[in-house]
Amino acid sequence: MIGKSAHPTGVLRANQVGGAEGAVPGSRPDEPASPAWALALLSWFEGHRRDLPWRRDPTPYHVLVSELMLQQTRVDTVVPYYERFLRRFPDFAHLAAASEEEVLRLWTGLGYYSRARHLWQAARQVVARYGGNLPPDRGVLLSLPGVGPYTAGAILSIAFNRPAAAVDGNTARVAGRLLALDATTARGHRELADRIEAAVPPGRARDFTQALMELGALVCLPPPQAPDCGRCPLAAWCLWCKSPQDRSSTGAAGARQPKPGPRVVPRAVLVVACGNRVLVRRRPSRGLLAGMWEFPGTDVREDGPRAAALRTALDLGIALGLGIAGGLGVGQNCGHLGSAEVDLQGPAVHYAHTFSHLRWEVDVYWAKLPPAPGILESTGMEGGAGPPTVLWLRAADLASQVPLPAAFRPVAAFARSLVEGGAPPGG
DNA sequence: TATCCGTGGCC
DNA sequence: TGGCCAAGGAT
Repeated sequence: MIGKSAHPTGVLRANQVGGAEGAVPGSRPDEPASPAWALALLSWFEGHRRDLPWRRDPTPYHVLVSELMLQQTRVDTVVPYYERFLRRFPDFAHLAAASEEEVLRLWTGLGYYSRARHLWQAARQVVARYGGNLPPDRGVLLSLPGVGPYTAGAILSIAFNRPAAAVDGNTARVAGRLLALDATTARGHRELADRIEAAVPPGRARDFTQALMELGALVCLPPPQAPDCGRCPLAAWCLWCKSPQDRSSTGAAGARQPKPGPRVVPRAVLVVACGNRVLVRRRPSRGLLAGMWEFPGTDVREDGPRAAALRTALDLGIALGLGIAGGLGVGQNCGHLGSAEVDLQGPAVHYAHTFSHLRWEVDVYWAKLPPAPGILESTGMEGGAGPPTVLWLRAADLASQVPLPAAFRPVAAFARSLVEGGAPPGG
């Protein structure tokens, strides 16, 4: 993205852009003038801004929700999630009154699920401490869970129209090229934020922040694509555009260290069906897919996926209070959980799912339990207080009942076919 | 400072 | 098909 070394002459020339020659008179004599490129950028934005749902009424709540959703996530992906979320939770009060479970469910498929929990907690703080009105205070914003320097700057500028820099990936690339600054270092990042903040045209912070990001998204593209300098409103001032011989230091990708591939984690997953219902459980509240639901399963150790599936079945029998009988164990396919006979089949499905740092190789086993009195009423791995961590749910509406990560979609599809079609495929 | 956290689109 | 990455934040 941004190279490691500074432009050899960039600082001096960039300073001249903001100086007397290229400057525009400020609104007051004692205010530093905005550079000419800042006004050119605003003019361009007026003719090229996309109609995005969170731009129609940029309240603090709308901006907070959209910025949390947009962290490391593409605009096209976010739009339907944002609209659904706003229909269900139109303001801080509605979101604060909801359950964490429902917030997670609306976030299902969007990824980075800690963002959903943070947003929910932030809404509760805003209601509890500020009466449902977010104050335009950087310190307060930074105290909200999930809000860092970028998001705080985005809320201050977009929602409150305050002159604050919001340096994200797009802005760092655009302004980094324009001013020949390397935003990959902490020092360069700080200098970039200072320069951007000083460049905000008076009263135009809202549009200025969005214009920088918009230019990065539509024109000043990252590698491996190339910036379309012919359509860029800042080409006349841009040091990257004017110095083709020196682009390696301000816009091209630097030499990257070869990154090791994701760690492979074999995993045995179990679909346990009874009638038209299947068994799901909640994941731990920390770590990967924290608080989301899953089909029960476990990482495969040295003794293979079938043994792992059988161990999971045993754990489930204990969790459900069914008791264990009949010698269900490693190396066998069947046994008894209480009065219910378990006949473990499979693997019926094999698939892979890659996360950022690990790759699940999933073998899906299955078992159909005959209807037995008491089985479907058994929930709760804790066996007492607290929310249930094991539930029987109708296979047809799994997704509408619990937050099920995308990683388990193939399992859910298999579970439906198992319940609806009788004899399942594979096995 | 480096690593972890999800997903889908892209070539 | 596989590796890369995107409107970052928390630890």
